[in-house]
Amino acid sequence: MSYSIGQVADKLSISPYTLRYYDKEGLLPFVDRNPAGRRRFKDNDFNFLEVIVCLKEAGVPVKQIGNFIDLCMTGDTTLQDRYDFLNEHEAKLEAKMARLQHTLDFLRWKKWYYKTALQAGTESIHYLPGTNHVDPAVHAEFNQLVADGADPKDLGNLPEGTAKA
Amino acid sequence: MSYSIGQVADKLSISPYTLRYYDKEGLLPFVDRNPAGRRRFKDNDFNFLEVIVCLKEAGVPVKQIGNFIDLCMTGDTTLQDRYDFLNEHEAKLEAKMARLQHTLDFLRWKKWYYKTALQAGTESIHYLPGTNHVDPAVHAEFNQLVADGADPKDLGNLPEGTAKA
DNA sequence: ATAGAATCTAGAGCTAACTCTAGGTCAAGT
DNA sequence: ACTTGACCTAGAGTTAGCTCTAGATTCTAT
Repeated sequence: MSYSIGQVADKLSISPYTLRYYDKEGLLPFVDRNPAGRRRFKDNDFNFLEVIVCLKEAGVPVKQIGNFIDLCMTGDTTLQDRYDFLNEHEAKLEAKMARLQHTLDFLRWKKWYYKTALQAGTESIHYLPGTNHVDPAVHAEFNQLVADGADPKDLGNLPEGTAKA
Repeated sequence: MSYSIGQVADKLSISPYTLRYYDKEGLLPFVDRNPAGRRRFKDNDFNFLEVIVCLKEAGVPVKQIGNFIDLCMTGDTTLQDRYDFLNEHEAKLEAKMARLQHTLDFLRWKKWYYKTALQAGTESIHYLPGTNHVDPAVHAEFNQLVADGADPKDLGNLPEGTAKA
């Protein structure tokens, strides 16, 4: 069974342009061509494509993905290098997810900040008296709610039936 | 207390170039200037900067962050819009983290794939007999290990004392 | 047999987010 | 007073990762 570039593009939800670009950058040395020079993807090629898509999602630059594919094409002498490569990017991805978790926490506290302001009709309930500056105690209050067992995912949600229109 | 652009850049670990760029893009309408035209950041400005950094990390484009800052400068009439904005980006970030978790899962299975190949000295242990094609049963085997309670975070780790040098 | 759709290559064009240069001003220490 | 370093603006340059155009070829369905 073989697939045209368009069929592969559909399956992976990326454009044929992008696939050709990846090929140009050396990410697809494994794809065959038919006698007319058109790309013919094999079933087994999806194993590589899966890896490419994964590394892309992990934020690995295209050039580095190319290096990895090169290692794959070289054979068993590069098994350690390939392992190390994946190991490194696993660690980077774990670090990124930890950062994103902090980001999400922050977003949720700010959501709560606006939920409470919205319910009061004004942001000024969060200000230090007589200023336009946020009272640090407000963030502490939110932290306390979380420490007391509230789910930060829910705290910032507006109750039902609070739509503006 | 006020801070120069350089001091703020140091605190946030970003370059003064980048801060000026953000200013040019309308992200820093709240910063004061001294009589000579130099930026003077106030303590309260860090509340905004914190939000900007958070939204950046969340992957929000600079222009959209500018829109949000505009809402902030407008006053209480935009509280709902600000809430909605944060709500939307919370959802997007949750979706992204879910995708990254899948990516991480995949990376870990591939690490295990290479760990086992490395221990066998050849990737061909994963191939269907007489081919260069990966046996789908190999992935199933990994999934079974996970289903049986193994931690996917550990499965791919090489045992101690397996360094190549 | 043929029309319309897909594909090919080379190379131009685009966008986001910086990053830096040039030419000048300002501030702090000696 | 003078030097050094930080700061200013405007605008050019850079990089990654596409995205598209042009012009030619090939495939597919009637």
